Amino acid sequence: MNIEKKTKLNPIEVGFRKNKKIPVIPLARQVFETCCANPHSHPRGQLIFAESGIMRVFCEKRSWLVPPTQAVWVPPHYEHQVYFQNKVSLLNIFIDESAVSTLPTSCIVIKVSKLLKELIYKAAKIGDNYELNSPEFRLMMVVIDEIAQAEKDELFLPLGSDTRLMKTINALLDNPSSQKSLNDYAKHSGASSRTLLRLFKKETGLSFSDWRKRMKLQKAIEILVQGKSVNEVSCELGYHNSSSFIEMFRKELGLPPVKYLAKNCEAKF
Amino acid sequence: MNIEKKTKLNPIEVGFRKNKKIPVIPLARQVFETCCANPHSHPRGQLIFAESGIMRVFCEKRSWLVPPTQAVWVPPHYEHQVYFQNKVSLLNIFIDESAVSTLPTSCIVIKVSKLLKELIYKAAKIGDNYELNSPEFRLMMVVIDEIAQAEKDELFLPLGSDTRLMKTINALLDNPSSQKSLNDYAKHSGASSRTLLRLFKKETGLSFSDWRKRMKLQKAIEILVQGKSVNEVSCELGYHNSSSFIEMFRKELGLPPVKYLAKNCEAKF
DNA sequence: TTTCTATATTCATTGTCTTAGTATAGATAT
DNA sequence: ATATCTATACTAAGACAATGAATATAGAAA
Repeated sequence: MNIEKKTKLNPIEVGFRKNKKIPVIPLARQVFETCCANPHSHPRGQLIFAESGIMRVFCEKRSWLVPPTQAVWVPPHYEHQVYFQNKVSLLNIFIDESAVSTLPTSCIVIKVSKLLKELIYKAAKIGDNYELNSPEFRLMMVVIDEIAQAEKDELFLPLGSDTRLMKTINALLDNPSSQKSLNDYAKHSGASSRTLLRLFKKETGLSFSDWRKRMKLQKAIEILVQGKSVNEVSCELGYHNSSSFIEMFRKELGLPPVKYLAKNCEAKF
Repeated sequence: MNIEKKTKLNPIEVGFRKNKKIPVIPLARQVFETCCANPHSHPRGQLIFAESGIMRVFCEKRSWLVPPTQAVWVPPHYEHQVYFQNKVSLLNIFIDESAVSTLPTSCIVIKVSKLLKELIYKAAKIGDNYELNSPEFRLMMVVIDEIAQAEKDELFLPLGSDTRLMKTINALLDNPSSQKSLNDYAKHSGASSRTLLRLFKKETGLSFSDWRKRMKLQKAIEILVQGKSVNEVSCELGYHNSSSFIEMFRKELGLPPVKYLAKNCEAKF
């Protein structure tokens, strides 16, 4: 991914152009090729949800890789930037400042439950053409409620259902330090490496190495919280030196391991 | 299937016993074996939804075979009776008279959309333990809205009450692939073929062959949802090849099997 | 009218090959 | 514990072909 290769998108102005007093404005958009919406902010908060494809969202000096199992909440006025990889089917929910009191005040990644997904679909179908206190209005309120209740989890590991994929996923979970390549797992699972690759993308929304990376990050934090050293963690995850591990960690989570822990996890004692 | 073999269920009284002023009371129940809730009525309206398994609902001198893609709306005070075949996972939504103004005033079968299904699941999880104007309350209001907006299911399977008719209907249900003619069923049921024909028309509103067609369509969807192939379904319904089955299916429902499923039913798993 | 036999067409899945792009080991420095 | 650099092994993803499932169609038969 190369952030420098920006392509300017048509600015999204629906949320501002219309002077409607409705609190929630859903907006569906198709992105057809790798591109990047330049940094911008607006007075409405925004839930960014890619129902298919994958995106990277930048906000508050952090970035997240976001598959269709997750969405990003960007509070009102927060500057954000979104990078789309290839084709992405995008569903945005713009929420007026007056209606965000129950929502988080910083940028977070949430899990998208089946219910929330269906609600977003319906909201997108309705669009901004509804009256106050109509059934559509009530649905929009529930969309807000569901976002507010959604679980926060930036490292959520989506699983799959295909047997070959699950065989691989289980092998990876059982042995996080393994250096096996996609090819090795392919042989073990009974699918070609190309197929396994496709299965990862299709069912988890993440590529093979993105998935493995997330798994390692989860594991890393799990072990670090127990008080083990960065070196130990590197080993347990199968890295040959801590530099490599640290590099990976920082690239993904914005901060190197120890600093990240200090900031995000309860101080040890 | 034998309706006579009734077993009395513990009466469902949640809707009446509690004196809560909440408009919507969801209730999940597991039925573990073939049994029958005796005829009864209550001041709340009731949406009856079997998320898995099959049930027969009797109301207003009509009856329907209801699979998990459908639900039945019973308005307040309407006497109804439900027969459960084997294990059924039941989700009921009781709605107070004060909140049914947008809902149908007679007993109908509706399609359960993905959204409605997820809403019902969440409602069942919430139960009757919520406050007015809470997020949970708002969700319940949307449940009502969604029931009100739900499509009537043109595919519902009407049953009858005449013994000879029901003998035939049960034989058909038990053996969907049978090629038997109306005459064969007539002999078996003890009515002349002419009488049986009239009974079908009078009690189900459908001709013999229309009824059988509809039964096959319902069965088809039921099996397809389980993940079986179009070919398997064709066989199970007694067609000698999938083309014939597909042709019939598309002629009736506008779309070929797989496309219809994708559009109208939950993705498998 | 419906279903069957037969044939044709579309579509989704998978595997092979290829390319550009990416992650990590290993060395080195702070 | 962390950062940076380079060489190398690996991955991501497009193009293509092969397969088999799903679908369409048209004439014959029940």
